[in-house]
Amino acid sequence: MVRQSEPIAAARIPLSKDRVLRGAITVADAGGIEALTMRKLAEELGVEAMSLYYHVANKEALLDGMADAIVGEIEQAVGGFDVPSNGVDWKAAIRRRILAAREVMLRHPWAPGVIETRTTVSPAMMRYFDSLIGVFRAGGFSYDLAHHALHALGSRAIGFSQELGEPHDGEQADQDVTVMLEQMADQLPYIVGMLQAISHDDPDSTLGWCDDQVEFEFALDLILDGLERLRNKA
Amino acid sequence: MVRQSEPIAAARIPLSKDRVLRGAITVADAGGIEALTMRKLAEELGVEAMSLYYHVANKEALLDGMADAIVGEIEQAVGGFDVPSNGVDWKAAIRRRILAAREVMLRHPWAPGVIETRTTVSPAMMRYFDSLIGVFRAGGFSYDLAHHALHALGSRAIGFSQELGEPHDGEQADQDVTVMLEQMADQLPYIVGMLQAISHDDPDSTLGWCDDQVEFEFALDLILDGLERLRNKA
DNA sequence: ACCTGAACACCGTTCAAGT
DNA sequence: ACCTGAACACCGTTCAAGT
Repeated sequence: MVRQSEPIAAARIPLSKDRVLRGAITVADAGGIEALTMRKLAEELGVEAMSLYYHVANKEALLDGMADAIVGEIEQAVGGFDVPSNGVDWKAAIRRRILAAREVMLRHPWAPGVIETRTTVSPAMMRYFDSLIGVFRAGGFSYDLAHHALHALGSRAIGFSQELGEPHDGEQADQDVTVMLEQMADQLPYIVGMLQAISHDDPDSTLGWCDDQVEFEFALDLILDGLERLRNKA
Repeated sequence: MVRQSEPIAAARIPLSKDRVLRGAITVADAGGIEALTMRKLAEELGVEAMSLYYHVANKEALLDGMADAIVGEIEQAVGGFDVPSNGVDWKAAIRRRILAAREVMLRHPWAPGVIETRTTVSPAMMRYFDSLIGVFRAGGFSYDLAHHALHALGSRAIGFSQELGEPHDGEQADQDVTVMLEQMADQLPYIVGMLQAISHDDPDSTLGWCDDQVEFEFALDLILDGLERLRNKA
């Protein structure tokens, strides 16, 4: 009989906080955040549920770590949070960071919800905000205006905007929506009118009337342009 | 012995979907959303947990109903979602709705989280959006620009903006923060600089550097002004 | 029609115990 | 130092049964 040195590929790798966090992100990516239970995560890692508590204080701390790791992905994507020198194109630099952040969020759809519910700002998030403020400063913003800017951007600063009726998920057929809209026409005339006006422009579908990338950039530029105007006025 | 017609005040009032929803909102207002369990809600209503399922399909449906009720509160606060006639001051009308919505959200701090996680747009939310679009239209917006406007407002349209490091909750003492900031000064120079610059203006505290009402209105007006500019250009 | 008791499957977490 | 088994308190929910 062979010594059977590798029963399952990486099953012998000892647990670590890093491995726990990576596993948790994998589980959440695959099955959504509601699929992330301590027991399922343990199974994913080939370990007993209670072993996790040796590396992570509790589930809340696990979520904290996941949020930090996701912001770390942004940091990696933009090649570090270094602040450019004075006189840089601040708008382009901010835009690049935020659009990179958005791409990371699109890869991890559960992340916005987790980030939003954190009660403490993670270290990576601190570095991210610091770099945003730094860019604003290099672009000639006062600290006061930079502060306003962060509030105005809100969660858009880290790449997501909470859309309100979003998760249609394509479950419902276009035709159902069309029928429903006709029934509502008298109660909700403006919504119906808007959907009709927009679906004419985009004859492809009634449901896909929101190109999220376009809308995200529209709102982002609206805010950045407004900030620029305030910056120049001061 | 008396007939004991009223053992406990309203204990004999039969359950109803409305009473269940009101009870749920009461529980969430008092103890936060994590205090809202089917068992606790039943207790609040003087009933057995399983009775709730006669009036509400499941907990998700309960949350749907709560979200709808909260938007109903906005509707009540602004005196109905009627759309004003043409040529109205659209900016003031939008502002009024959104600031009223914000007040409702401040009364129910759990509501944003619940509203955000709904997968379907509730009837009251439909009416609210319809009224917003109606106001934009009456103010001379194209359907296309009104659509962009809703996306740009995001959740701010219903009165909240997801602030990222918000729930400080005043737990941490100001002094702790001051000490912490000194320690971070080399790692996070811009955050530290910003906090110092702002706390100079507002010597009252280091923590209370965000007057949320001011910041909310700043961002709201930034967006509304941007929209106005686009409207006038078209 | 409306409410309930008992039970099920599943959570997060503690704690004493193993190696 | 790292991992585990058994147990606890607590979930949402089903289902058959009561009035």
